[in-house]
Amino acid sequence: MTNLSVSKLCKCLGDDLRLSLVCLMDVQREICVCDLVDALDAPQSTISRHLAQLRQCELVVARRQGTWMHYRLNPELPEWALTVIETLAGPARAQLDLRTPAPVCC
Amino acid sequence: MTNLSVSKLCKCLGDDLRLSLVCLMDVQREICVCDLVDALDAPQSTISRHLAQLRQCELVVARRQGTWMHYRLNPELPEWALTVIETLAGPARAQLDLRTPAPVCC
DNA sequence: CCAATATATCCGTAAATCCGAATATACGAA
DNA sequence: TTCGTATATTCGGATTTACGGATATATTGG
Repeated sequence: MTNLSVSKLCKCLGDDLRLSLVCLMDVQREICVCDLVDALDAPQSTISRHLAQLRQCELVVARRQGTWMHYRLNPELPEWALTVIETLAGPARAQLDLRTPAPVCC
Repeated sequence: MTNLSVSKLCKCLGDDLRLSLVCLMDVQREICVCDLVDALDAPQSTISRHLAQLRQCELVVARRQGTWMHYRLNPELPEWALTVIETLAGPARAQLDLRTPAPVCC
């Protein structure tokens, strides 16, 4: 169980880019940075910076596989956080016009 | 149905004070500004400014009764927004140490 | 060790956000 | 109209946040 606070979770989700990252991790079980960069077409440093923030809030965890980093939602998220993410993912995908990206690497 | 976006809702809830306001409106059906000021013990201008922001995002609506303004959650919130608020209200009240305030005025 | 690739971090700058005192506005009562 | 109360808005300044190019780090393969 992470010590994630409600307002921290919401702050993380209160930015279109971070919300997109979380949505992509919600559909794909696990996704690597290059695919995220590819899907969101933002500078790599921007993606990486937001990922670091999500990591720091313990919303996501990363796993290294060779040169690649695979991100996924923290499996130890409290129940309420998961419910919120599940509830928002659908509407958010529609609003942000997110398509499930074809995995480029891996 | 408001045209509230997911990230806007989250941004609103991503601040302890606004989150507290929303939680208080979630328990009390309707609550007036003086009770909110009293419950959260923050300067009146600060409370009012945050309420204006919640109003602008159409998360809450206000009703004037004499000199008092009564606030409540917008009854036309989309389903997903209501679900999120319901999900978060419990944990948030615990984390923010919110007590149901005794109505001072009205 | 060296080159290439993937990702993370640094840094200066621009923009957004927050704060609370002061002030303005709205309303009811006298 | 004038006063008092409730609430909203304004304003300048402090703090936070976001950006993206440049650079650093990590890892694999040769």
